[in-house]
Parts: sequence; structure tokens; C-alpha cells
Amino acid sequence: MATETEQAKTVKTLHTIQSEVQSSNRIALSVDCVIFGFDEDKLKVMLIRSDLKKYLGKWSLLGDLVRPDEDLDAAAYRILKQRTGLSDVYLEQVHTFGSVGRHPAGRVVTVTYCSLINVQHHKLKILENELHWHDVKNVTDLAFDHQQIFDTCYKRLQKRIQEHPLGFNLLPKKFSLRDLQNLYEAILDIKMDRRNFRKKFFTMDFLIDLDEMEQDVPHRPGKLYKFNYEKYEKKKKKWVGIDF
Amino acid sequence: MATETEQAKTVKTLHTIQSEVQSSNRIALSVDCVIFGFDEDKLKVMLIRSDLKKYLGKWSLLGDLVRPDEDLDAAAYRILKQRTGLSDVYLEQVHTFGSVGRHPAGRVVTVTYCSLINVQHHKLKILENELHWHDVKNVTDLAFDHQQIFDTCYKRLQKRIQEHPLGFNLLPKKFSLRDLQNLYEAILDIKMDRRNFRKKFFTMDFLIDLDEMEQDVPHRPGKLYKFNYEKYEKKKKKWVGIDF
DNA sequence: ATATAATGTGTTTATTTTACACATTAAATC
DNA sequence: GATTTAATGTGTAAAATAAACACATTATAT
Repeated sequence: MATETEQAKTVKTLHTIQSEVQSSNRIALSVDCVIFGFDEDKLKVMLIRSDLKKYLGKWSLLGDLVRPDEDLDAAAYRILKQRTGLSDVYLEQVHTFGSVGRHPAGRVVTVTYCSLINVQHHKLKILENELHWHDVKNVTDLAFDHQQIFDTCYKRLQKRIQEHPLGFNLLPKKFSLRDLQNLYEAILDIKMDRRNFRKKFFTMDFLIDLDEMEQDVPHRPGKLYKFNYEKYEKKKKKWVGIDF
Repeated sequence: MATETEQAKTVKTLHTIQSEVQSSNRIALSVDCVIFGFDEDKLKVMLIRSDLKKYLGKWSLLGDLVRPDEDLDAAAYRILKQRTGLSDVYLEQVHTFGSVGRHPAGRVVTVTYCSLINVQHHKLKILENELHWHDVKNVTDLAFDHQQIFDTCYKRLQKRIQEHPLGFNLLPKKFSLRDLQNLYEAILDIKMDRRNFRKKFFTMDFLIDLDEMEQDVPHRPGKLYKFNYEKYEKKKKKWVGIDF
């Protein structure tokens, strides 16, 4: 750490000093997106092949520099639009990574976002660099510090899906309870009791029974549901208690 | 948003193109710290008076530009060391704010950190600009977008203190259960049942009974405890279930 | 028609949370 | 030094939630 030797001699607020917001103090800023999808009952992440010499052949996240006149979130949306063609997607800022040596091209601080998309709703734009979906179970040894970034985003997703109705962004509008359970089991990498899982969601009472059945399934079709966002927004939990 | 009109014509990975990590694309990057303390059974936050014309007289968070050769976390520790003199403090990155117009001096993206310190362990360095502790209940109308930043960090604290043993960073090493409950009540802004609160913490079994009593209290003294970090690290919860 | 492999449903038990009351202790007061 | 005071310290019953577990039902495939 560079802090130990430094002590406040002259103290100024950052916010008083315009001259410091200068070229010599500026840093390249990028956005990296961890784009999750759910397909064949597996959680997938979108990766692209790096063609930077140092990381040749390795997979990396999708990112780009933030433009000087562009909001951070807008930059993340731009990446998503470019790569998936989708505009209305779930997007959440997760963490900013800024180690001095994280990028071989120089100092690049990256703000990372987690995105959830419905793989049915988009067609992968394989333009170059082999844009691919990868099973999250096989994601290892990414380029740059992207493994760390991916791990952080995946853990965040695992946590948040338990507390918020994010998962529905990964499913079709109409889904069966089996689909939903498969999603949770894939993301959390656990098995759950089918009966208690159903009871849980029925008790929460945020699913709308569409009175439709699955089509073209090899066995007895299940009922289809959609998520009731309005009701959720009204009745969602404030909070709970102490538990660690 | 600036994204809607833009579609991928040429697609390149950020990470292939060194020339783009250039001056013209660089952005000023700052760190802002929301430093919390607990005193007189109230949650406090450290603020400093802004002397920027536009926000003259308003309170603002403590921050500074990140140096080109400095890790993000190191920059945050530097601020803390400068302002509190403390080195070993709880510090957690919370969110990065990067709206184009958020700073009057130009484009400044700020990575915000939440810090928890024990007010007993440090002496406030009132060097200039009236560095002060403020009751969080009276924090309104901060300079810049600092109100939004503060709100975000405070909410994060409220959430995390329920799931992780952060709170002990705000207390003296030895504390009574009453101290602990006052802390939780102050941070969460609720009242809790004293008996159930005790039962909760005794059941978790992370408190070490020091066989000492409070001194100089106006009524019956309570027992003193310290937090057992080792035991917590071994036994902490993996996770729970679906609940929203 | 039969076998198959899933869906759909309910009960029982254990655990956790909530609500609530009284005895105990040290300091402060008279 | 006896009394009052304002806390601490403890326990139990009821309610809500979570976990464990089994069988009937249905559409498809054979």
C-alpha cells in the first residue's frame, strides 16, 4: 500500500480544486459486463476471445472504454446493445477494479456490471473473436483479472437471486415451476426439494397462473406462470433481522 | 441515454487496442469515503465543509483524486489515514458514481467507500474546512451528488450489518450487550426487544464473556464482551434460502 | 392397454421467531 | 443504612417458518 508513509500535511478537499482535474491525473476508465444467460438448464456467461498478445487465446469479458461524455451506465448499456442487440435488460453495477497493474496497456480502471438476459430473446452476434456462451462451471483462467471479476459477479448473482426476483430476467415470460427451480439450482449449484420450492413460491404469491400448459415436453406438461412485478413492488419485504 | 442510436458496426475488444488508452479518453477518477462513527448512542458520519463556489457552505464527503500509480483501495486508505490518523479500519467499496455532469470541475468519476471507525480510537484532525461528525439523521442537502452517495452507503451499511459482524468496528473492544443493541437500533433506526436481542447473540455464540463489568454507569453495570472473530470465521453461515 | 416419468398436493416435525413478566443488582437518594 | 431507582439478567409459551417426507394424477411413449 502507498498510504502508510503519507500523512496529511496540507489538507484540501478534492472538490475545491479544479486544476487537479487535469490530464496528468486522468485515468482510462472502462466498463466490463458479465452477461449471464440460462440455456439447457445451465447458467451461461458470454465471453469473447482475447486477441491481445499477452492473453492470446484466452477468454475475456465484454468491455469497452467509457467515453468522456458518456454516463457509466450508458456505457454498460452500449456494450450490451452491441453484443446482444437487446435494449431492455437487467443491469447492475457490481464492483470497480482498479489495481495499478491489472491491464497491460497501462492504467485502466474498470467498472463491472452484471447483466441477465433471456437467451430466447436475442441472437448472438458472432462478428469476430468467437463470441460464445460458456457454462459457468467451465469458466477458468480468463484473461486479465477477468476471472476475479467473473467470480465476484457470479457470487453477487448467487446472493441477490435469493433476495430479489432477478431470476425471471433469465427465463422466458412464461415458465413452469420446474424451469424456475432448475434456474435456482443451476445458479446456486444446489438441489432443492421440489415440494418445498413450490410451496415457497406459492406462499410468496408473486406468480400469476396463466392457465396454460407447457407444449412439446416429453412427459406430463406443467402449468405456466409469469411473475407479478407490480404486486412484488407493492409488497416486497422491507427487511429481516440479524443473522450471520 | 446515448446508447440507443449506436449499434455495433465494427466490433473490437477493448483489451486489444492499446492506442485507445490515451489521454483523450482518460477521465479524472476520485475516491469518496463515507466514514461512519458511533458516539452518544448515535450513528455519525464525518463531513467537511465544501469551499467550492457552487456549493459554498454545504457539507460534503471526504475524497481525493486517485493518483495514476495508486490502487483504488490504497487511495481510500490514504484519505482515511489523512483524516482520522487510523490505519487499520474497516473499509468497503460500495458503488461508483459516474454521471457526466456530477462534478462542476469537469468529468470526475468517483469510487465510493464506506468506512467504520471507533470514535474512541482517534482524534478528529480539524485542520480546516470544519471537519465534523454529523448525526446521520440530520444529513441532508450535501454538496455535489454526495447526498445520493451517502444514502447509498447508509443503506448498504444497514443491510450488511444484519448479515455480517461489521458493527463491532464501531464499538470499543469491550462492550456491553446494551451498547451493541443501541448500535443496531441506531443504525437500523428501529427498536428491538432486549430479551430477544440477547438471545439472538448468545445463540450465535460469537461473543466472549470477559468476566468484567461496565464502570462508571449510573445504574446496575452490565457484563462486558468482545467479539470472537476467529470463531466467526470458522462457523459463519454459507447461505440461506429464497426470500423476497 | 401399459409403462413411464414427470406434475401436483398435504401432513408431520423441527426450528426459528415473536411476545411477554418477573427477579436481581448496583447506584443514588433519603 | 434502609429505600428507591433504573437498569441488567433470565425463561416460557405461542406463532410462524422451514424441513422432511409419500402418494395420487396426468400426458406421453411404448
